[in-house]
Amino acid sequence: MGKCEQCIIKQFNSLKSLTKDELVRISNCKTSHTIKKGTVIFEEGDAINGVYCIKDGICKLSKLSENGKDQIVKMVVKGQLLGQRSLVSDENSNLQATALNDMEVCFIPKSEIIADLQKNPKFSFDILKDMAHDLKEADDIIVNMAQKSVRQRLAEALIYIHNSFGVNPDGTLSVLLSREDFANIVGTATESAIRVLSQFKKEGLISTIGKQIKIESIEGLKRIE
Amino acid sequence: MGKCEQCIIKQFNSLKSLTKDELVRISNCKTSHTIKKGTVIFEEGDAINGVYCIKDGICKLSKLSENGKDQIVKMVVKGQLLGQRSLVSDENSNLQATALNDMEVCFIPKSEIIADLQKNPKFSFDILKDMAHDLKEADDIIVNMAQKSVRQRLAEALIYIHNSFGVNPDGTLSVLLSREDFANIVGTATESAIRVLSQFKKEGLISTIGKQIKIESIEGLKRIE
DNA sequence: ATTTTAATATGATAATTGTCATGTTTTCTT
DNA sequence: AAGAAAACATGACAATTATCATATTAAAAT
Repeated sequence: MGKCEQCIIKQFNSLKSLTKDELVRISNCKTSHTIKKGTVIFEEGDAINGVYCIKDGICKLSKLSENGKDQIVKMVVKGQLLGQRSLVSDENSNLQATALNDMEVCFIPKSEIIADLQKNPKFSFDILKDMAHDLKEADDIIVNMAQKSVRQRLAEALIYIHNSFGVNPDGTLSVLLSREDFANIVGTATESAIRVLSQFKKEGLISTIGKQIKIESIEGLKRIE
Repeated sequence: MGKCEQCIIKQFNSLKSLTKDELVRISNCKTSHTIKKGTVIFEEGDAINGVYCIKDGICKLSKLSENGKDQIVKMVVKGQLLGQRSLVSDENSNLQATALNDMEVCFIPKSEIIADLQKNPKFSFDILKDMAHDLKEADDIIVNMAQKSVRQRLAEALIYIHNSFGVNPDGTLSVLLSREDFANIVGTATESAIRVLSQFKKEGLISTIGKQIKIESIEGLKRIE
C-alpha cells in the first residue's frame, strides 16, 4: 500500500500542511479502497468518522428532498477531501455521497487525524479556508437557484463541469452524468433537463455523442438569459 | 467603552474560547459602533478586514443577482459574529450586510485576531464548527430552493424566523421584515410573496397587525405541501 | 442474440410563478 | 396636517416549469 508521505495527491488538499511525522502516522492507519461507479459511499444519517482522500475519480454529494428528488449539492473530485465536515462536527452526515465513476480513495479515521486538527494550526487553517470557499460557492448556488431560470442554470452547470473537471481527448465532458443527474444539479424535472439539453443541441451550443456531451460554444452558453 | 473580558455576548460565539489575555488585547483595539436600521454595513466586493461581534440587533446577508434582485442568504443576530470568513480568506466579501434594525456591534480588526486563529486551536476549532454548521444550513437552503414551491419555502421561512429570532410580547415576529425581504429570502417576486402571505392570512395560518406578522398555526404551516 | 429494463426524447396539458398595470394603504417629509 | 413617496395589495395575463403519456433508443441481463 502506498505511503501518504510520498503520495502526490496530498499536494492538492489540506493534508499537505501536515508534518512528515503526522503523515507517517496517518499512513499507518489509513485504508485504501476501490469504489465502483454507482456505489453509495455514505448515506444521509450515517456517522462518517473520518475523511476520504480521493486519489482518483469523482463523486456527487446529494440530499434527498421530501418530493423524492435527490438534489446534488456538490461534486468532489480527485485531489480533494470528502467528508471534512465529519472531522469538525459530531453530527451525522446530512448528505449522501455516490461515486460517479470508479474511484480510488484512502480513508483516514477521525480518531487519528482529529488530534492534528487541534495541534497543527496550519492544517486547521487550511481546512478552514476550504470550508470558507465551499460556503462562498454555496451562496452562489443559492442565488442561482433562487433567481435564475432552468435554462440559465443548466448552461452554467455545463460550463462549471467543463471548467472544473475537464474534457476527454474528443472534447466531451470527462464527467459522464445522466440526464437525471443534470436535472438534480440544476434542481428541475428530468424531462425539463432533457428538453433544455435538446434545445442547446438544436442551437448548436452543445453536441452529443451518445449520452456524452461536448460543449461547442462556451460563449454562447454564457450569453443565455 | 465595555471590556470584552466582561462582555456576556461573547458566551454565544467563538470568542468565548479566547484566553483572558487574548480578550484583553482585543478589547483594547476593538471599536464600538451603533448602526441605524437600513445601513449597509459592508457591500459586495468590500475588503472587510475584521469581524463584527453583534451585541444587539440583527442584519441580513444578501447577494445581488444579475436580474437585479437581492437574494438574502443568511441572517445574523445578536450574539453571533459577522464576517468570520474575512478572517480566513483574503478575498473580498461576496455578500452585502444590511442592518434590519438598530444594531450595536464591536468591530475587531483582522490584524489583531488573526494571530489567535493561528495559535489558539480551541478558538479556530470553534470557528470551524460554526462554518460547518453554516455549510449544513446552506445545503438545506439549496435543496429547498431547488425542490420546494414558493408556498412551502415561505411557510418554512416564517417558521425559521419564529423559532430562531423569537416573538414580541403580542406574539408577532420580533424581526420586522418588509414583504420584499420575505420575497428575497424565499427567492421569488415581491408580488408573489405578498400573494402567498395574503393566502396564509385567509387560511388563518397567520394574522397581521400592520406589517407585523403573527403565526397562528405553526402546525398548519408545517403541513403545507 | 434476444428479451428486458432503463435511459432518453418529445408532445400535450396543467400548475406554478413572474410581470405589468393599477389601486390602496402606510410611512415619511416638509 | 398635507402632500409625496414608499410599501402593500390584487387582477389579468404571459412565461416558465412540472406532470403525465407515450415513443424511441441504448444498455443490461438471460
